Parts: sequence; C-alpha cells; structure tokens
Amino acid sequence: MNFNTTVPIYLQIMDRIKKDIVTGVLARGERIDSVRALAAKFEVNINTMQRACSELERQGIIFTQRGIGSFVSKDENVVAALKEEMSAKLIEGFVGGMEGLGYDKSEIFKIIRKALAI
Amino acid sequence: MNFNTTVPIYLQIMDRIKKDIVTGVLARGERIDSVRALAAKFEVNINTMQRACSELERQGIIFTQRGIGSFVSKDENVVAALKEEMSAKLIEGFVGGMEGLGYDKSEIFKIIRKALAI
Amino acid sequence: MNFNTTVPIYLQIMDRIKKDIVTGVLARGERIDSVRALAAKFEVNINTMQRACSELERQGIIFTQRGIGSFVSKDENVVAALKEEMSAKLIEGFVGGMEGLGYDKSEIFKIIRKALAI
Amino acid sequence: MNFNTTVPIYLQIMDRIKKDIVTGVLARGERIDSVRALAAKFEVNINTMQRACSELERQGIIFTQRGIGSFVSKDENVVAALKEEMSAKLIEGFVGGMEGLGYDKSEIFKIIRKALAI
DNA sequence: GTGGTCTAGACCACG
DNA sequence: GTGGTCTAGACCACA
Repeated sequence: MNFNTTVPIYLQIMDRIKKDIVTGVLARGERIDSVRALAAKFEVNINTMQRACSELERQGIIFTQRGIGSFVSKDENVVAALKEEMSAKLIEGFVGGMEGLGYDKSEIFKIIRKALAI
Repeated sequence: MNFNTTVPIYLQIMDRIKKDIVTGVLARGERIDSVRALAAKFEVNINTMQRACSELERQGIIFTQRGIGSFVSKDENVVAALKEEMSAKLIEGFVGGMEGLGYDKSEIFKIIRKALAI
Repeated sequence: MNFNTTVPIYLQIMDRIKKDIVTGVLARGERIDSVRALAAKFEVNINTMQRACSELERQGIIFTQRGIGSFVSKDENVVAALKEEMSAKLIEGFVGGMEGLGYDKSEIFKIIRKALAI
Repeated sequence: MNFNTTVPIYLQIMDRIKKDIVTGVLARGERIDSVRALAAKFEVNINTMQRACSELERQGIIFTQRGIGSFVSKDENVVAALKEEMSAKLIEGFVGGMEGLGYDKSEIFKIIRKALAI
C-alpha cells in the first residue's frame, strides 16, 4: 500500500480497513489479523498499527477480546452507518466544494454526468 | 473564518483566496490587502499569512510588485486553469472515493442526482 | 456476567466470589464448583478461572483438598476480615477521591446523605 | 508524583490534571505547560504525556492552538460537568460497592458518618 | 500469541 | 518553540 505523505499513516490505514468492511472484504464479526500481522502486511511499525486499531475500536467499528484478537463489529447498523457516513462525507465535500467554486446545482449535475460518461 | 484543525491553516487560507479569485470576488489584476492586513483579517500569525502568499505567488496566482503591493494575476488563463484544476480535483476525489466504497458509475450517478434534488 | 475491559477478568471474578462469600451466597465451608465448571459458568478461559482460584487460595479465602474439590474457608474470621477489608477499601477510595476533588468532610457528608436519600 | 503500577500512567496524569482543573489550580482558559515541560514535571516520557493530553483534548477538557500551546477549556459548563461527573462516579462506585457487600442504605450512612467522624 | 503500555529518539510542519 | 507522527525496541499482563 502506498501512503500519502500529507495525511497520517494511521488514518490512511483506518480508511482502508473501513472500506474493506463497507465493501464486504471484511465480514461482520470476522476476526481480523493481529496487530503484529497487520503491521507486517501494511509495512508499518507495530505502534502505528496499534493506533489505527485503537481508533477504530473507539469508533465502535471493531472490538477487542482480550488475549484473543480483534473482530469487526457484529452490529449490522454499524456497517450500514459507516457506509452511509463515508458516502455522505464524500458527497458533501464534493457538492460543497463545487458550490464554493461558483457552480450551481445544475452545472454540477452536468459536470458529473460528463465525468461519469453516462 | 473557522479553521479545520487537521489541515494546515496556510493551505486553508490559500484555498479560500483561490475560491475568491475563481468566483470573481477578487478580480483579475486587483490589488490585494497587505500580508499584515490579511493576517489581521484572518486572525492568524503573520508568518502563516506570509507563507500562504508566497505559495500563491509561487503558483503564479498572485504576483508582487516591490514596494507597491500584491495583485491577482492578470492572465485570464490562470484563473480559468485554476477553476478547472480545482473542480477536476474535486471530481476525482469524489468519484474515486465512491468507487472505493464499492459504488459503480451508475450508482454514483443516481446518488448525486438525488443529493442535488434534480 | 459483563466484564469491564479495563480491569483484568480474573480480578473481577475474584471480586465477585468474595462478594458472594461476604453476603452469604457462598456459605463458610461450602464446596464450590470445579474450576472447569466455574469457567463455563463465567464464560471465560479455564486458565483465567484457574488464576482467580489460585489467588483466592493464596489469600486464604478458599482452600483445596486434593481430589475432592475446593471449599470456602471455614474460618469465620476470614469472612469477617474480608468484609471489613473490602468496605474499608471502598470508604478510603471514596473519601480520598472526594477530598481530591476539593470537598471537605462536611460537604462529603451532605452529598452522601443526599445520594442515599436519607 | 508517585504512580500506581496497576493503572496506566497516562490515565493517572489525566486524572491529576482533571483534579487540578476542578479544584481551580488550573483556571478556565489558562494556558497549560507544553507537553515537553509537563513530561519533565511528571518525569515521564514525552509520548506518554502527549497521550494524556490528546485524550484530554478528545474529551473536550483542554484544547490546542497549533504551534502556540494548549489551554484549559473556556467553557464553564465543561468544568462544572467534570466535577459533577467525577464525584458521581465516586459516589456510585462507593454506594454500589457497599450494597454489593450486603450493606443497606442506612448501614452505609452510619459507616460513612463514623469514617468522617462527624 | 495477543493487545497494551512505556521509553527513547528522531523528524516534520506549523506558528 | 509547539504539537504531531513515526520508528524501534522492550516489557508486561492476560488468555
């Protein structure tokens, strides 16, 4: 995985894991690799990986069973909410940004239609 | 102006000024306030404002005349390119992000149409 | 039983058993379930349960007879001391904590009276 | 400051700072020492101190101004809520613990009155 | 083996 | 000078 230098690695990893959960690569309740294994996989320091996991846990996206490992939340609402939240953020950022550039809704619509080539 | 804590203030200021240029709030060739005045206006450290201005100048968006002041570029291509570049970035970020969440182009289209209420 | 994630499970189990002894749920000299049965009951790893029991035995609260089973101490002083010790710990923690927050004794008294609704 | 070995140092430091805020040793809006200075004062590693501060910030108890320093929250509700929350936790822990030992409210009242020597 | 904490030291962007 | 991030390595309690 290639990391963007401008945003903290642990955030990029969190984002990646969230995407994997949203897209079903990681299933609800599924056990995820140990911190050590993930650190090796992402080629980062264990502490960096640990931080990503702690944050994910704090957000209720994964949970930990002591001495056993970490698991994706079993709550289907969590996963659905995650997808909803992430897409809402993207939409808001895009529409808000375009409006900030002076485009109105119909112009944005045309532009995105063209970009999607639909 | 409220600053996001995650992204550098000088970048946020640059973005704000770019938007003002793109939307015509700042006209081509118009004189802009002094760094000191701008620092006061944005309520930031003068060094921070200085950096935002140097960057803008480096990108050819504003230019400085010694002892007189700074001005928005007179080149209309600059403004047009700026608008193009900023919107392209937004589009790419949005579409790429949505695809990363598992949406295909037609789904993205539906979602954005709904969000724009068109 | 719901375990607090911050304090070790074996301590929480020990605390629970101590309370059962102090409140008479487990009588003096009474036989307690096997480690295996207790592990199943508390839904924990057998090693964890083993540790809780060893600690309790080390503290003289339960004792083991080889090949027969484990029993709550027959010594009534043990039970009385246990109750005394546990309540003293609670009191000390409470009063010390409240004083640390800046309350003096009379204020603590008022607050606890109100909390107890007496 | 002497640290208890059973609970993480960063939590103990957080608790100490919270108490200082509640008792007015640290006033609302007051600038607190830099992370480096605090680390030296508490004789811990900078990272440990950093963690304590990040957590406090996440809880809204202090806030950071980039490159300038950290400050106690200016919101008086935050401070009041903090005091309330901390004392409520102590009371609940105490009363709940005593009831778990089999004492009823009137007995708890007698015991605490005796302990306070009022 | 698992996560959690701590230390040490370094680098960096920011103000 | 300030906070933030990252790496490296170590130790520990827990399951």
